[in-house]
Amino acid sequence: MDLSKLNPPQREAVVTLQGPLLVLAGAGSGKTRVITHRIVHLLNERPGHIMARNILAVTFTNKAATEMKERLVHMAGPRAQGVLVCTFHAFGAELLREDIHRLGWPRKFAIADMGDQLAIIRRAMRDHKIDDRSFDARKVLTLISKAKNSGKAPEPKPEGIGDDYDLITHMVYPDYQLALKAQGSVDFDDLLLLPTRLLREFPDLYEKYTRRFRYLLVDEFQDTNIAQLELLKLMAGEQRNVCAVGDDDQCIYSWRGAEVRNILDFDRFFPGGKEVRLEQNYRSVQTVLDAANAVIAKNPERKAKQMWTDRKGGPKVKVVGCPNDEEEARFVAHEIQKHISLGVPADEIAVLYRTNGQAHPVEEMLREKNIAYEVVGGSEFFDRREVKDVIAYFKVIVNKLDEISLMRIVNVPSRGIGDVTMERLNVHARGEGVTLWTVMRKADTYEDLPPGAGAKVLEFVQLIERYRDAYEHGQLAAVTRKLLEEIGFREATRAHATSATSADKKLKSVDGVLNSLENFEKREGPKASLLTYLNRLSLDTRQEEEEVPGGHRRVTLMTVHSSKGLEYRLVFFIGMEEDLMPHGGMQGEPQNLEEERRLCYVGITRAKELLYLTRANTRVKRGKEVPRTPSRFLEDLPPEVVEKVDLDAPRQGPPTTEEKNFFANLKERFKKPGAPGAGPPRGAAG
DNA sequence: CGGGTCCCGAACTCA
DNA sequence: TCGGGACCCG
Repeated sequence: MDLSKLNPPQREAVVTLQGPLLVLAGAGSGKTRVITHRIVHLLNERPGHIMARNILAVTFTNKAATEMKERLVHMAGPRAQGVLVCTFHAFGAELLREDIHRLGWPRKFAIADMGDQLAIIRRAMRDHKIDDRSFDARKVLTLISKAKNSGKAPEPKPEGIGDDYDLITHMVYPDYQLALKAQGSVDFDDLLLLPTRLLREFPDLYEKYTRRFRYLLVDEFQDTNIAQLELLKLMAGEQRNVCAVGDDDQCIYSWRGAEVRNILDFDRFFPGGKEVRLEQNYRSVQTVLDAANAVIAKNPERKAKQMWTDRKGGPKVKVVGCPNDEEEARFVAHEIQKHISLGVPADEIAVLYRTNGQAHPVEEMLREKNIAYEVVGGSEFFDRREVKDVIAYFKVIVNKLDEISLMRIVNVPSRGIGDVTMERLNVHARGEGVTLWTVMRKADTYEDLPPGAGAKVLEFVQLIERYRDAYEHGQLAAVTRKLLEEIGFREATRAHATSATSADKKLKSVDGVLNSLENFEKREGPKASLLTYLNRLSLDTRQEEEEVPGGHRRVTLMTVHSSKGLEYRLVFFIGMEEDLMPHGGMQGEPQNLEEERRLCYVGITRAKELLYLTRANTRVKRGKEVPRTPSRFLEDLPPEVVEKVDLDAPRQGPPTTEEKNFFANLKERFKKPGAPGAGPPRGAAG
């Protein structure tokens, strides 16, 4: 491998193999290069001594893991297949898959998604006579997750401390944890916490895993939480060959428990290690980097880094003010069209936003102009009712203890098993101290059920058990097709829809599930099972990539969060307004300005050549048009690298030639007849 | 008792 | 804009 292509700090990060190493990798500093080279170097350095299976590389997303693995195999050949590259959560799941039974969970445990979590919390709240409408279960879930991640036991707090939510959380937490275990499930936090427990409590497991994984590498270290750090410290063993790569300026997941201190205090957690700083940015032109540096400079408590580039100059950052969100979208679509026609490949263009909802107007305009695009994330698909229902069938078939899913589908489609029936059966289950499923299997022996209900319940039980068997032996997609056919799922879905178009959409989503099953089977081959499918679903929220005819390149739309680690020649960062960027406080939490600033920094640094920062004067929110004020971050930009474009305000002085061209290109948008708010905006020079 | 309809309230970033 | 809950009817 050729190390001469690396700059000195990069080289140092690659060849420092023993002991703790913190690599502070600024945006665009060739981080991925360093990581992959380092792993290949490990494999080359002491052949026969360091095997691929001794290396664990942890990434932030599954996508990053897949790409890194591909790169490794490309660089080092098939032997790199043995390197384990995955997310912390996937690693935790893998470890639990082997040894969770030591803690009393079934080996075939399920991973509870957010819907499951909320349902359990709501039920626990109701058990405590807490009205789940006056108190938000999501908030409780957030608090429980925080408590779990900071290592707090599910103990009630002493009286008089905290507010209502603290109180509720401490009442609900123990129930929540018990209910999860009772239905053989773990939540996302458990995927980190339970492996830690296993390594702490069972010396043989500590031995087993620390001997196998002797070289650890963690990417995006700034976004790890306390639980992940604890797990990492254990996995590091006595040798502590831990390489952490990250950038404190890009810590954007503190709402999920990410702890900037993990990177700031790395030396405290892994004393005696080395620190390397990568400060040369290979990605962006000077103007973009200047804008980014100016925004992030205002944050206190940073590891002082001075990012620089030798790509001097570059086009100015365009700060565009628009009358409203629709015009903003129109502008973005128009500019995209222009740049594509000038030869910029569509997949080198990205539209970034703070919240998923901002994508809609842009999508509409792009569709109108026939510009191919893809929306990343926005787990929309698996949030759809029909999809959730089908998934719930899978969950029950795999795990009859999953009462949340069971209750969800027992009467979907309607089969005459109503609330009263299930309530009575629940009472029996509790009275006899057995599971709901056990009671349902002998539903015909209870006399207090509505007439005919017992027989219907039995029929349902037999249906599920029959399909449990069918899935063991048949193809996932084929069996599912048969199941949906037998229960009349499509007909019921169609009947349930309010219009023909919505029925179409719903049926398409059902097809989507079948497609995703088929793809899964293709990928996994014979080891594909319903259980592995469900697990992959919870760990990897990526949507199935749609087949694009002719492999056309597409513009990418995504949140700033999803854009972490990616780069594009052309970036539109939209909605640069107060309350959006920086975003207002979430779920009663105070606004975290420092994090919003980092988020802004991440967004800006995605751009390689040209950056647009757009904002609107009014925006439709909850069906109402509300006035907006420009983001304070815009004021931090150095004037000399910025070109202001106001499509909404009278301009001062004569337009520059560049502006004239700019507006000439915009003329087309006023030709559109009947467009709401059409007509030249005040003072537009066109 | 079960199923359909209507109305009201909330919506943020993700493994 | 959508989903959940209350309410009413068969």
